[in-house]
Amino acid sequence: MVQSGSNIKVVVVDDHHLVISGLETLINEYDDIEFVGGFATIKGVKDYLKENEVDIVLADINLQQESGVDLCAQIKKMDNSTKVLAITMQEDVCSINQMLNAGAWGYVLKKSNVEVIIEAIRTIYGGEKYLGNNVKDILLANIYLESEMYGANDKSLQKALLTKRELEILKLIGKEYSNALIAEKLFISERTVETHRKNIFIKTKTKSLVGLIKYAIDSGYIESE
Amino acid sequence: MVQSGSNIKVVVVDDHHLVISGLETLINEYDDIEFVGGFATIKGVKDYLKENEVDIVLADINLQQESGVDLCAQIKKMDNSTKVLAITMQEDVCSINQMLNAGAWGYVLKKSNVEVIIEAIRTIYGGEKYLGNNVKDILLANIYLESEMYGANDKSLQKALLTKRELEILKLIGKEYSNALIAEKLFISERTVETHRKNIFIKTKTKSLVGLIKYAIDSGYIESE
DNA sequence: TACAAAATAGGTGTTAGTACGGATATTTCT
DNA sequence: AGAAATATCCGTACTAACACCTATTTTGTA
Repeated sequence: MVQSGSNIKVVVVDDHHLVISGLETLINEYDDIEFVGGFATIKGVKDYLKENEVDIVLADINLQQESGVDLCAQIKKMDNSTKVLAITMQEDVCSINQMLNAGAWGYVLKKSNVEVIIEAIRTIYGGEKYLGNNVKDILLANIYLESEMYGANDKSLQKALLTKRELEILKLIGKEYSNALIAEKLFISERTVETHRKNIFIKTKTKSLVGLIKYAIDSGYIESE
Repeated sequence: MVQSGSNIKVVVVDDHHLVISGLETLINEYDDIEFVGGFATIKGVKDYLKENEVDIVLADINLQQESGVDLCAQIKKMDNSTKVLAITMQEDVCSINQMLNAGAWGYVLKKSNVEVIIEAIRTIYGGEKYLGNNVKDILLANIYLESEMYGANDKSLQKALLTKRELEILKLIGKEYSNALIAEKLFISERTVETHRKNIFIKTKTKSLVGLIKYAIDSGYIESE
């Protein structure tokens, strides 16, 4: 039943043991896919990838302290053929874009059926990108897909919503810094902070601090504790 | 291998199919425990409970729109012997207290090992309460356990952190209402809103709006979109 | 009933952030 | 080189929120 070399080798990265265990048993029910490891940290999976051949990395966006987006980018750098399939609870456009921009080959939601995940693994292994139906809906609903995301036209999603500086400031806002403190810390005028802040509000289409924080947490820009 | 009547019947309530499927396969590996159903909504599981005998309900706190706390309370009302084991990602004292106050018999974190969950199921089935080690730590770290939570002395955890009114206001804050709007909506003076707001800050030990929002999202008081 | 907790409300002054409406360097891309 | 995006800075008036303070009414329950 378990072929030696021809099946798809999958590792899972998630900070919840339960999800790892669950995916292990679920995945191993399919003859062509093999669960070869589960990890809770980026370091863990990276060390494993250095020594072993893996086809697909099933990765959660929200790891404990770390970000699946980073993981994705780092795996891409390692220049083996390993592909990342993002699998998360996040349903917002931003998270999806972040992951896809970081080089993920697919994106499915945790509330999807197992079959969707299996289909995604097989599709990606075959060299095609994969978005779960609900994920496609989310993207379409937000008019983010200008032409088509398939066809490897990565450009369409390239532009980050926030600039580096804005992100920096958003993170400090998320750490409960006041404008004055941010200005002090970044050696810029409070006026500048205000301008950035204003632009962040405009770009994120939020209009209150509360909305912004919720948005930022959803998007993985800041940690909710 | 599958005994007919003597094993522990378990249903799972979680808005992620993946978690349900995972738990199903994991649970069924143990001879004395039997997975008999998975649901994503309170209604779903309640309907099932009306017609079937279930020993343990494994319930997530954060269901899609609904709250596991409500589920817990409602199941308790149904006055059968079904017991709820809360299983969530939430690590904060508040969530734990809320669930225990609502009548949950145990609380384990999703990042626990499967063995912990199995142990919890068996313990609760045996009529004892169960808290995972990490959960105990969290409670202890926050000095909430005055005497002992075991021994069914529910009183020690009775007092909710926030009053009904405070919660109401916190939720409105989370909906981006200003103090003035909250006052208008609740037909009270803006002063009163300010007072409540101040008390919320004190009780939650937060000191900025950002901190409060992060706390509230973590605690499940408000939805992060 | 008496006491505690919760909800209500006001005054007054200070501080942080917002809404304008600009201006000018410096990168970055084409 | 030139256009576009990014980052920087300022003033002024206005508003929301916070920090003190105190105090009454309602509600629940021992």
